[in-house]
Amino acid sequence: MLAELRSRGMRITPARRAIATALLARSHHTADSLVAAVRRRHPDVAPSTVYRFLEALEEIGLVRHSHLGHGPAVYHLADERHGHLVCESCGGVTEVPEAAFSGLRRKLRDLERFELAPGHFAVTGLCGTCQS
Amino acid sequence: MLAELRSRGMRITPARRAIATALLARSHHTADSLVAAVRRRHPDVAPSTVYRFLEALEEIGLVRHSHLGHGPAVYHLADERHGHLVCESCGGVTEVPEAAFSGLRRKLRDLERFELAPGHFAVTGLCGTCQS
DNA sequence: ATAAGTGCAAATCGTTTGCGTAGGC
DNA sequence: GCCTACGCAAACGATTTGCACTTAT
Repeated sequence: MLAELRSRGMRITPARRAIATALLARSHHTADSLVAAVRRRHPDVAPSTVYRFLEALEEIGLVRHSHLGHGPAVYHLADERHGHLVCESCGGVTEVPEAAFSGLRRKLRDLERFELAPGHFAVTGLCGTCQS
Repeated sequence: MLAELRSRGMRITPARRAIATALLARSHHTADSLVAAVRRRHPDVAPSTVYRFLEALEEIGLVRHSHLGHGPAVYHLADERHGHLVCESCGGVTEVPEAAFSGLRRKLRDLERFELAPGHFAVTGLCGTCQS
């Protein structure tokens, strides 16, 4: 991922190295959890640096983010292909393999000319635990 | 809807009457569009009043809201049964009949014990216009 | 008369932006 | 040395909250 940056003329800094490491280490990150992870070793990295780098990574197409319900946005690598089930009650997020959505994808494409986001989408509902 | 309030001992005020009217008149409202609608006739209704009343209506179960992508939340009556297709590029929202999701609903119930929100859910993707 | 509902202003939360400086190339 | 990326602080948009006052019941 850093190589990709360099090849585009972008600079490699300690902050960027640390953010990249954190992104590779865990599949779901909020901006906040990234700041926290980075600050363990580089205590004065600013939130704005994280936001700006994430934005750059999204432009390049290496990272995606989703707004899952109420809280902050969630970031993950663009090549992770899965859907998100977001519980409206507890806010919990479950990952589901992309394949579970192939039927819906076909239907929406036919019905509405709508293309389900490849490798990344969210549906809302109630998780097993909250159905009581 | 006002009758429902009264039966629960909640009070009917001019602001509430106006908010209720606006909710019945259009199927998708942001808090802002509600404030604007209400202010046409009652110019000094405060946003906080709208937010508080919406919260009360959600507790009762008459109204639901969703966070569709980046912008402000969208409110609608709880008995409107449909899904939302949210375009990641332009932010546009398309309504789809609930039936389009019955296959997915079954699959998620079996696979993950996850219950698709009845009458209200959103999936992200790209709308026809933005696919170019 | 009582307490639910209100308007206003300030606070909060997540995120963005402006600006002067540091440091990768 | 140049120019990108940085840290900081202030600005931002959406929403929430505290408080004194109004008003439906």
